[in-house]
Amino acid sequence: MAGYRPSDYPAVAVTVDVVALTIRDDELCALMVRRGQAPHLGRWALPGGFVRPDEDLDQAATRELLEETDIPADRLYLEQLASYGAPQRDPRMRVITVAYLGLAPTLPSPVAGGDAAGARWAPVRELMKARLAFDHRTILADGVERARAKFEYTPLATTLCPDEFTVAELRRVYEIVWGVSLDSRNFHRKVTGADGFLEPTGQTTTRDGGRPAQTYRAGSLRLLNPPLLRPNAPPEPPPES
Amino acid sequence: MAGYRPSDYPAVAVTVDVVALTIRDDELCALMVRRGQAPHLGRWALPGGFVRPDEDLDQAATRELLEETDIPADRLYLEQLASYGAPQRDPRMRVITVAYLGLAPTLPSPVAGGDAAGARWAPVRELMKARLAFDHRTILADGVERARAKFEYTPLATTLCPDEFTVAELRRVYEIVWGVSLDSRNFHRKVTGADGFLEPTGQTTTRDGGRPAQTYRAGSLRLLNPPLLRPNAPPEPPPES
DNA sequence: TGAATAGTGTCTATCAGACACTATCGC
DNA sequence: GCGATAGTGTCTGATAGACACTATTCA
Repeated sequence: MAGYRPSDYPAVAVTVDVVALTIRDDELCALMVRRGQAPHLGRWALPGGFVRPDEDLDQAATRELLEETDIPADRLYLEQLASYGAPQRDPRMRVITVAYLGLAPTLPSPVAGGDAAGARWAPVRELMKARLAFDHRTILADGVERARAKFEYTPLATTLCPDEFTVAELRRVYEIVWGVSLDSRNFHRKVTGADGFLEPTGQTTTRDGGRPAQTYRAGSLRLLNPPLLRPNAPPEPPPES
Repeated sequence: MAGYRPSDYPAVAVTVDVVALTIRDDELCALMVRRGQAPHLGRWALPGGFVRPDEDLDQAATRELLEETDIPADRLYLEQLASYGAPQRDPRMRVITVAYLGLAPTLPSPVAGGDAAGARWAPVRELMKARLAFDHRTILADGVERARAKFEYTPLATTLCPDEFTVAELRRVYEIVWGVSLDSRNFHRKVTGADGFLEPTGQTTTRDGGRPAQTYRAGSLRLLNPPLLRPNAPPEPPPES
């Protein structure tokens, strides 16, 4: 390692970008902002920006996300995804971005007015066919795959549910994120049988129609053992490059 | 995103650091270099350095590693681990590092003379009790945990074996990395039964003593399904922050 | 009553782990 | 033969998936 004068190291900028996922209208959606300047003027991009001198990477990701949404911080799950640093990924200069994965429950509140030209929750299915700014399509795909994989062996799916939810609502989250249909009876037995996954509220609801269903909150379990595997899909190479 | 003049973004340096693991003398070892200057003068650190203007992050990690070792590039496995960017992790200036995990077979060749004050393969067990430079103890721990987790559902353990190896040698790799002992008979049935995991060479060897054992090369399988789970250990939250 | 959803019981194929047993080498 | 390691066979308990069946609501 060299010294600490600016001339000793290459000029580079570091940003964070966030793949923020939620479920709206039975679709997996990502938060996107419309670029108000070149390059990629008018294209959709992941929310993000420069890391400030005094903040940690996690703090920067949280800040950038809250600048664009009304998500209450205590219902937001954030984890680092990966870093992207191809030399020409930003034509202006060398920019290395640290990407984050965010998961949040559906909220009635629309996107608040950030400083971007526009922001919206867009269906991932459409985004994957669209032209996004920079390498954000790759980052988005990596984020979605990470979420899919983590749903197998963690209770993270509950972060996409409201505070209190039924087993059917939780199952719907899995079905939408994985793009499969699951046997409701086996799913029920599995999730209610995993100690610490769900914490009963003692209440019931009929909002799904039919017989009243018990409602639950997310429990304290962090790791699902045994896991809840995707049908017809092998596990994935989780975290990597 | 702002413009592209240096004054528009915070001054920051980006480095790569590599957690390079191998097995030597029945111990899991990591490649470490001794720091030849302040800060942390004389402490052991992960091999790493600045990302150059024209190279990708993966290229930078590969280059830094090959500067310190004789590992043939075609027997080296590298994947991105995570990025670390706490504001004060380097007292000289803001440095964000992208960490990589590297796996390589045991080689007779010692460490070649790089530009560091010294380099060696050090047992992970000892390193985890020692004081390392910067936040390298955390990075090392994350790298080791990543390797342990990936051994469950990928055939990556073969990257720590020589080109041709026996089932017993492969099992020894698992036992050392996981720190457990495995039933040799069940292990044998499992790995030889997974299509594409091992490719028989047709040769046998008696180097382990006893009845001659068949030798194998790594097959083309990328994902182990079903996985080979660690005994008494839950799966892990693989890649994250 | 019928339609809809919640939740339980049960059967079967598969698999992990334990471990008896056989095979083939060096000495 | 003896000791060592390679490799196979078999049993048992746990689990995933399929699906019959019962429970409780609303219209």
